[in-house]
Amino acid sequence: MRETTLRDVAELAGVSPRTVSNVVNGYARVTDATREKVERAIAELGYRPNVLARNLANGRSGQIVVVVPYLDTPYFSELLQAIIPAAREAGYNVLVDQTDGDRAHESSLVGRGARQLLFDGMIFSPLGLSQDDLSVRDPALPLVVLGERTSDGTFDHVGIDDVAASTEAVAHLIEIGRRRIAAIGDQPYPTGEAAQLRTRGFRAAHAAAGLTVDESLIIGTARFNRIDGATAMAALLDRSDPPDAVFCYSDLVASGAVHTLLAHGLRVPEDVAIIGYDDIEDGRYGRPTISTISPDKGAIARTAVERLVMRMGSAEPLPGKEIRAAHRLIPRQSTIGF
Amino acid sequence: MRETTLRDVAELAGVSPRTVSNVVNGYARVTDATREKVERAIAELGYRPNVLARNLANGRSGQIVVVVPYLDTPYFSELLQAIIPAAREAGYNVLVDQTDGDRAHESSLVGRGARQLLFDGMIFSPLGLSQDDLSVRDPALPLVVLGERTSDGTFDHVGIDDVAASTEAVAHLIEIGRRRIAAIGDQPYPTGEAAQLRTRGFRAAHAAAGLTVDESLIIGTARFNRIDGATAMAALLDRSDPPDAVFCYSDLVASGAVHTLLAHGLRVPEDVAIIGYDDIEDGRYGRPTISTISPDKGAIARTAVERLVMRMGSAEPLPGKEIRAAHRLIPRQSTIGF
DNA sequence: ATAGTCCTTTGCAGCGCTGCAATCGCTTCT
DNA sequence: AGAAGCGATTGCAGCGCTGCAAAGGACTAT
Repeated sequence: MRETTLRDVAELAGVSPRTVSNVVNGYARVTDATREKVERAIAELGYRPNVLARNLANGRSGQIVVVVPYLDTPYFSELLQAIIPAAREAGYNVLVDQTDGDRAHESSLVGRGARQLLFDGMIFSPLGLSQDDLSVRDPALPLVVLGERTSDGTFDHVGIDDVAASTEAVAHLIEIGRRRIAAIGDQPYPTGEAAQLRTRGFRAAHAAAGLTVDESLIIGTARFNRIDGATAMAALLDRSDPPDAVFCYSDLVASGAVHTLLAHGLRVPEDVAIIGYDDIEDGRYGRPTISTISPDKGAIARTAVERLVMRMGSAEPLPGKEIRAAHRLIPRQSTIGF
Repeated sequence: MRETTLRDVAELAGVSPRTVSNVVNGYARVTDATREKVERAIAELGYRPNVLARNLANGRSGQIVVVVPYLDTPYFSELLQAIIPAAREAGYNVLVDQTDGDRAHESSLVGRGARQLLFDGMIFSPLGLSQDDLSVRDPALPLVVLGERTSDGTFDHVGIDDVAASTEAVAHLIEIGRRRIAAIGDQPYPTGEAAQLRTRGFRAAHAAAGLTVDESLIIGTARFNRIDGATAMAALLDRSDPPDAVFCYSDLVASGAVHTLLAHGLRVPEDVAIIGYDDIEDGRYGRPTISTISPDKGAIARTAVERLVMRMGSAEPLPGKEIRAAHRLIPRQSTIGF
């Protein structure tokens, strides 16, 4: 049995298909009488527009895609959770893609011709892609990038001020009296820009307090996972002069670090204070609860969607814009105790 | 500037558009010479098929939608993480929707005419929808349901054997010598079927061990969150005769319960043993690590996609099938200590 | 040489909708 | 009364592709 179409409705209502279309799309200049007739017919037939056909006709898909490296990373799933309703409100469906941080996969998504009309725009949280990679992209694809890359002028970028946030995090550790502060999560290579900004904040806070950085306390990790945090912390504890505080580049890393500390019989924060980054829900319920930098995820999501909608709606490519969302330091048990 | 179309390629290659289409779709009976000509033209023009048009023409969208109640719940994000690659492998894009467990929202998704050709099928993890609600649905929508509902014969259902799994969990608590065992998460109302199956297992394990259930130790919660677990545990501790073990209906609940216990200065598992459900990544890294029932998420995802693809590919509606994925008990620190 | 067979290629029509511009009917103005 | 104006409605064409069935061409069998 065929689905009911615009034409069926038109026949039943005794008007032209075009008028039905007008009613469905809320076109203003339709008399109430006509509108009512059509609406009755729609109700009677249970008509629902075929989105595919509509999209083909008007050249838009009504979908945006959100691309994240990992879906099961709480930070990204929380962000996605905020993006979906914002997009829906703007009349867009959300496709989701995860890249595992794979450079080739990420490249193919933003590359020339990638678009295929499946989506009208993209919110992209790159991981494997360096700043340079990002610049080689389909200029016709409306793009909003999240995270730490900076805009090259052809797309919008929404993120928090990572250097400032990291500086605050480390300043907080200094403020509570810690002097041997480690950092877990550095990534001193092209795709590690996110990490490098945090390292920069780490140094800035030291400098501001007149402290010198012990370079050997800056530990690199391949990713920002619990296991990375746990492993790095174990390495730090193996040293003769372990730190009395650690700035972790994500809450997951922090959680892993705490795990290792407790397993070694050390107390948090008495022996080692820990601060994380992202403010994921976990950090609020573990024991100890984890001090963190909290980016305003709601604002990031709303802003990203809003900017993307703007870009998609504009005939001319808009100049790229750098947008800073708010963040704040949330001290919890892992630095200030109970 | 217009995108290049099939017709453009056809002109350049000196063949008909239909032949180009045949090449693009890998139709077998195209001579190598022709194929090569066409492929050269495609490469030269950078042609990419317009998915929208293709879908309109053949009546399929090539997309499936995965509907979950909450995206930031680790169980669901981990599941989604497994579903996406499985779907991609089968040639489908994944749309994601979250319902917040809202009954009306869930209803509208499976209701008559919901389909709209935006997606060819749905993998649905209902929460607000009762078994009966589920039966009032668009029969034309290929549907695979995850979780605890049972199939009414018009859709497939993939889940683990919750009663058996719950029985094992509680049996484990009994085995390590606990006798006053509480349950956190019961939901004795129509949409709480998931919870009720676990409660049934709770009772079954008691019966099998010849123990009687203290009904007052079965605590209801509105959701399966950390905060629910924390609150319920606090209520249990307020009693004159607190339990010595708790079966939590999710790992998040377990995590909340552990949080409360530690905050009260109690030891886990010495004073109170805790077992959860879902095997989310968190449970493997907290302190203590949380014993749990681990559903085989990979198998669930693969099976769900496989069944859905089968349903979507069939002209006749297939009879619904009940599919049980494997699960296993994973004892960790929260029951067996260090 | 003609008919029959088989495989490649093609033309037609249409998926269901909307952009565009024209049309229609009515009111208002001169 | 006729022209002009205006808003409601309509028809046409086409978005880019594929299903279908038929046409065309080469080859084999008689």
